[in-house]
Amino acid sequence: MEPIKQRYSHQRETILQVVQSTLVHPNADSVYKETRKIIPNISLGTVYRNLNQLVESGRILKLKDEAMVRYDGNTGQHDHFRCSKCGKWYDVELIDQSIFKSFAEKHDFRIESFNLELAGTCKSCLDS
Amino acid sequence: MEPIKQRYSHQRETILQVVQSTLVHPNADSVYKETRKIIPNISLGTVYRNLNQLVESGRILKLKDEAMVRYDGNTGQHDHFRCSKCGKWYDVELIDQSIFKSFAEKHDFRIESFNLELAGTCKSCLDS
DNA sequence: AAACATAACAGTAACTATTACTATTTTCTT
DNA sequence: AAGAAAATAGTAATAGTTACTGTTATGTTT
Repeated sequence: MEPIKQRYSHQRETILQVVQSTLVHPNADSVYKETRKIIPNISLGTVYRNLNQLVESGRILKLKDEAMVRYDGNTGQHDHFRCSKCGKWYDVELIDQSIFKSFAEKHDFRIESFNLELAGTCKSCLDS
Repeated sequence: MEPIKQRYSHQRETILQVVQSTLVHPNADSVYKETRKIIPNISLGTVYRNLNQLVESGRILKLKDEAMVRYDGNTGQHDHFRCSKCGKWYDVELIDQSIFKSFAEKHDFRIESFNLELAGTCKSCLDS
């Protein structure tokens, strides 16, 4: 079976730009709202489909809120801290991914992804 | 304002028992199905309400699947590995929580919870 | 022990995030 | 320029969860 051909799409590139141009870790709906400022009649289904494709092709990352799925334009190695008071996500550097390698070898698992999420209260919420 | 009084409820205790008596990290719906074997006319809303209360009171833990929320009767320190092939969750000991303490102090955050989830393929799925 | 206040309930409707469907348009190759 | 199929807009459907409503169970106070 051949690899699926991916054609150029103005909508997909716009969505990618929207996700990459912010640090707020938007969810699908706010990507939709933001993209509609550029392509007013874009469909919500198109946004979901393209966000999933962008994740599959490794161009963006998927995070998880309480219930909602969120996206991150930064694909570099980092972890996440979420403030439960203001709801903001912080990118943090906490864990060296290499520790998972020895873990996988020890247990005979193959690790494909990992996700470390801390939650709590951030400095600015603690101060105010 | 007074602390909210929590009354005894047969349903809640049964739900707790169901969650504590398994290692499969059930989701709300399967807790519902299992509890109905004991209380046949229990309502799905009652299951959700009580699962949330049990989480709030620290008696069970909340995990996150791709979309579904899952629950864990084991509140001790451990992390999670999920096999993307068979869907099973494994409890693993990977990270010493004390590393978060120094992180919190350094950044002036207050950490209230953390969640480390690894995903990949487990040994038995790799073998078969 | 009877009366009271309200937490918890069962059953159902509503809501939110996401996916599926369909007819049309766009992209790319020949 | 024509043809194949990837992608689209718009809408309907689905899944997980919460909200609502009238009734029942629990615990407290007379």
